Amino acid sequence: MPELPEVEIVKQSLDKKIKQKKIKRVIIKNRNLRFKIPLNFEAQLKNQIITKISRFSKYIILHLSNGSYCIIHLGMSGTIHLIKKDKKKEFTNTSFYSDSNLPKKHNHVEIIIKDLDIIYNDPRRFGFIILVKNKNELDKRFNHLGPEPFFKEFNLNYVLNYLKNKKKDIKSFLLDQKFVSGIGNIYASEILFLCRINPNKKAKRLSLHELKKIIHFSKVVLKKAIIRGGSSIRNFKNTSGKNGSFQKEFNVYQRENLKCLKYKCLGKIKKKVTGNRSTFFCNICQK
DNA sequence: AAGAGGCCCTGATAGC
DNA sequence: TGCTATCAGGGCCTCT
Repeated sequence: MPELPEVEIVKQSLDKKIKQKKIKRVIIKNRNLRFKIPLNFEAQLKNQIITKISRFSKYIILHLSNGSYCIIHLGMSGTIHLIKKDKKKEFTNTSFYSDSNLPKKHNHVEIIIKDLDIIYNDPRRFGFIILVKNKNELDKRFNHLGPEPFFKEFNLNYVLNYLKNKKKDIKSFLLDQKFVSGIGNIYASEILFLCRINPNKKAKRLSLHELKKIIHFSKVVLKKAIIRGGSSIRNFKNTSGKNGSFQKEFNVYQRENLKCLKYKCLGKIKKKVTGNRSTFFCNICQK
């Protein structure tokens, strides 16, 4: 599910609700995620204080009082739910995929703090929760990832050098976390639409002006999505203010055969599938 | 090294 | 209604 903006919203919500709280108990209901949760996981979390919650790319990081870190990735279908123990009432902004009720199936991990249960749910199990001992190991875990669009390192010089001589199309690179981290399949299409660049265009053939636009609109789209509370593209049933609203502002994603929204453009949005992933674009105004 | 493709999984929806 | 096929917001791994 989540790309950088959705993960950021979850992180902000956790920051408000669980910072400086002590972990009383951890219950694992299903150890099978992308990486199997080790048997000593519960003991290593118990009695730790969550001193800080941060995010890098699509990863949420819980900083623990003994200097270790708990890294959470939501994969395609992971959600985090905060349940008030007595009333079993769920807080907002922690769920994009599911409705406001705690799912009955696939609750893998429960982290119990004083007045809350933090529940990790992941039907498809593409996500994971891992512990790393220290900052060094944390950095190592993220070593292969490129800068976020917001970082200074994501500049013209970097982009130009990275993409010169590359044979793949630009959309593949926006999805390539080694090049830039945090962008996923929705925002890649949306960014390229605003750039007026055809997703099939070879990366090395982009002009300096086009590279500048990619840098610019990557920031613009992700920032706006964060302000809108992310995108909630499934389970619209519970719209009690808990879902993000950026999906209402999609220009191309899931708009196949609909009219291009660029002023005076007569194009229709096309969908192209490569490697099992859909790309949406206007084949008239995106050159 | 870079690129293409497969695979990990369940659930919602579309089509018959 | 009940089957089957397709698709889904990600990333890791292998092969060429």
